[in-house]
Formats: sequence, structure tokens, C-alpha cells
Amino acid sequence: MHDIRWIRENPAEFDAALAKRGDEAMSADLIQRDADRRAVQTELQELQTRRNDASKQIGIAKSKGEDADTLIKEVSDLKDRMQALEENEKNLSSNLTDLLSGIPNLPSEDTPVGAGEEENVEIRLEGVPPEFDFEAKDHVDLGENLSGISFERAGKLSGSRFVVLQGQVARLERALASFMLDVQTEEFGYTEIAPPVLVKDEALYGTGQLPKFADDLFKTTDDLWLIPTAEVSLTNLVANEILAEDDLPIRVTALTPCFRSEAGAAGKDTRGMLRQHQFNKVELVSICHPDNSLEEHERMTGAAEEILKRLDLAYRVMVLCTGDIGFSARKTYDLEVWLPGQDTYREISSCSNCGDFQARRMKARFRPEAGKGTEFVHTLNGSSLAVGRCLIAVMENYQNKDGSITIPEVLRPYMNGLELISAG
RNA sequence: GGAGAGGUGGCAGAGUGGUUGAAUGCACUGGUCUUGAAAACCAGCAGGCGUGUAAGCGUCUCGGGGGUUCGAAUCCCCCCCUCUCCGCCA
Repeated sequence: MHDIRWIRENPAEFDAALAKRGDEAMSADLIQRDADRRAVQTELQELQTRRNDASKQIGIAKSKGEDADTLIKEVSDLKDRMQALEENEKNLSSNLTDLLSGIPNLPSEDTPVGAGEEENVEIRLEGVPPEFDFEAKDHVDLGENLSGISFERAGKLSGSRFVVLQGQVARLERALASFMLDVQTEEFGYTEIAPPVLVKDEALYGTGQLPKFADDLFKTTDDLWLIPTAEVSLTNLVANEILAEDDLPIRVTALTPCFRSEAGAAGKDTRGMLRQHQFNKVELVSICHPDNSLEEHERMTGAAEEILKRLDLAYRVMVLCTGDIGFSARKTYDLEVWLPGQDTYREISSCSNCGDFQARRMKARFRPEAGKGTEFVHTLNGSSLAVGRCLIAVMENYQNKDGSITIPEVLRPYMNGLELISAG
């Protein structure tokens, strides 16, 4: 959500930033609507002032036993005009809010301008993809051969884009998630949270999934939604709160299943478990002081990268361009892990700085120690990591010629010391 | 799911239609006092919006939304949440 007062004062800057995203200029329209709204509001408030004064006098007169009919008549006569103005004001302001809430966040200065995915910029390349002296299999072949993955059985239960994991593969997935949580809580200061995965409209509005992206979500029959990411649950933890300045930063993490309808992805990534309706993810969320969000963004990205480093997986860090960045983000780093089965890098994490965009929507503020009033916090979120995709990465990068999978050192403590997953 | 009780400022807790955005206490902030601290005393202490260069002024908000009234924290309706008892249940 954008600050209409800021738009009023910086219309050119606002439109220029929208243009970078490929969106049309909107400031003139918004400013006009805002001016209309304020004119009506001011007029209404003048009438309210008169009404309040008169009502007080009526009270005084009555308490003295005096006659107040003239005043009562006057206020009575104000009512029609007031009601009309009230309705008018309500419409104007909800129209304005609807418009504003559909406008994406403005990209930061250092977000590269580009039309789409192809124009994202690689800023780091870490690790070396493994070389195999045999033909590398993908996780589907590996998993089915190990009796660890079944799409067929998942299909019986739930249809396409679901998977059943079994045995040591299932355990490996759990090991990954535990490892991720342990690193983030013990080494990066994130507090573990076990949040609801069913949430109300307001929560999804707060983080920006609603009202625009309802099609990407699953909704229950009693009006709750399945979260597409724990970003929703974790960020909304501070919704409608006024925090103390020294509460910041708040760093929270959670392992949750995530649910996505993948409405716009028909035919895309249909093989394997790369793109599922349900997957597990360890999410990081930081709520921080506006002065610190840039460095917090780097820190968070580093925390996510640490997981890949310790798993000794090759990856690259991309800065998303203005055409690929998400609705709520000012700047986003994607981490892409090397997948031998696909012979390419694929997204495994996305770390975004949303500035005060989400905070405004959910009214998450803090009280600055110096100065008065309140200020909006900055919110950041990042995956650390998508567990399902990380499982793919481990299976494909750690495969052996015979189809077995070597368990990465750091995961062995979580696997009761097991070093190898093999068939039979 | 059924029956009942209740939701007031950071917390506790008054307030049933009339100068109440809200008594009082605690907490917090500033000041006086003190060698320092405590205590005591004095003062301040909600958020949003509008208007104004500003000081300020105005307006809205007592779980949320409607309604009655000249006037609602107080009366009426709907919804949400919490607690107690019962039922069901991992």
C-alpha cells in the first residue's frame, strides 16, 4: 500500500517507478481522487462540528430545564446533508483505497530494469556443479528406483502436482527441514514459530496476496485460505501492533507446508516435484527498523545461502529485474541451485525487502524513541529454503552411478548416522 | 455444536444516554527534592484522518460493522474473539 501523501508530493517519482515495472502512470488520477475525498471530508467535518456544539448546548439547556426545540430542529435539519456527505466520503475513500491496494510496490533504485525473467542479473556464483562419469538421472528416476517417491500414488489421493515420499527419502526431507531450522535458530538468531497455515482474508491482504492474486490460492469452504508461504503467517504476527523501537529487529522462522494452486502454470514443470500444489518450506521473516532494512536484506540472503554452502550445493545469486519482481517487493534476490537432472540452475529461495509496503497494509508500526508518533516498520521475507526443491537438489547432486544417494555430511546426524540411501 | 458470562487506554479497573477520548490506580517519561538511589510531590502520557508554515484547531475511534437519537462506551441488530459448563475429538 502506498502513502497517498507521498504520492501527492512526489508524483513524477511515483510514476517513473511504476514505469520501470511496465505500469502506467497513475499519480494524476490518484491525486485528483484524493483531493475530491478531502474536500468532502472537510465539509462533513464542519457539519459535525456544528452538530456537536449544538448537541452540547441542548444537553446544557435541558439540564437547566430550558427549552431547546430551536436547536434540536437545527441539528435535525443537518442530518440529510450529513448522511449524503458521509456516504459520498465513504465511497470516495474506498475507491481510492481499492486503487491504491492494487498497485505494486515501487522497485528500489538498484533493482535492474527489465521486462522479465531473462533480464535478471547474476551477481554471485558459488560452488562448482558436480561432474559425473555417468549419465546423471533426475530425482524422479532416482526416487522411484529407491521406492522413495511416488507420483502415481499421490495421483490416486490428490491428483497431479502432489507427491508421496517414503522411507529414507521421506526422512531425508525431514532431516533437511530440521537442519535448516537449527541453523537459522541457533546461528542467525531467528525464533522458531509454529503458525497457523489457514488464515483470514486480512492476513493475505496484509502481505499483498489479496485482493489481486486470489487465483493462486486455495480457499476453504468456510472462508479461510491455505497459506502459499509462511511469509503470510509470520509477517502478520505484528499486524496492527505498535512495537517499541528496541523490539526491532524481530526475526522469526517457521517450517510449514505451502499451498499454491499454480493456476497460471499449466503445462509448466509437469515432471517431478519441482512445482507442486503442496510443499514444505522453511521461511525467514525479519521485521526491522526502516534504517536497517538494506543490511537486513543482505544478512537474510546470507543466512539462506549458508544452508546451500553447508550442503555443498552449487548455486548462483540473482537480482530480480523490475519485470520479474513480486508485487510487494522493492528488491529481491533469488538463489538458484544447480540441478544435474535439469542441467540448469533453478530457484530454491527468494529473499525480498518489502520496505514499508506490507507494514502499511497491515498497520505494523513502532514508536521511535526520538521524536513523536509512530512509524511503519520494514518487512523482509526469504525462503531458507524450499525443502522439496532442496530435496531434489540433494538427490540429484549426491547421486551415485548405481542410483544410490550419498547423504551430505551435515545431514547425517539427522539420519541416525546413515551415509547412503540405496535400493533394496 | 449447545447453554451461560464477558470484551473499555501499556496493564488493572470505573463509567447506563448529555460539556466522557473516557474517573482512579499501576507502569512509563520529564521535573522538584536527594551526595546517589528510593520514597514523596508536580507535570506529561492512545491512534487515524482533515486543516494549518507552525503552535494549534477540528473530526473519528471504548472488539468489528450497521441502527435508534438533537446527542451513544452506555439502547437495538448482525458478526468476531475470550472465559466457564456440556457434547465431540487429535
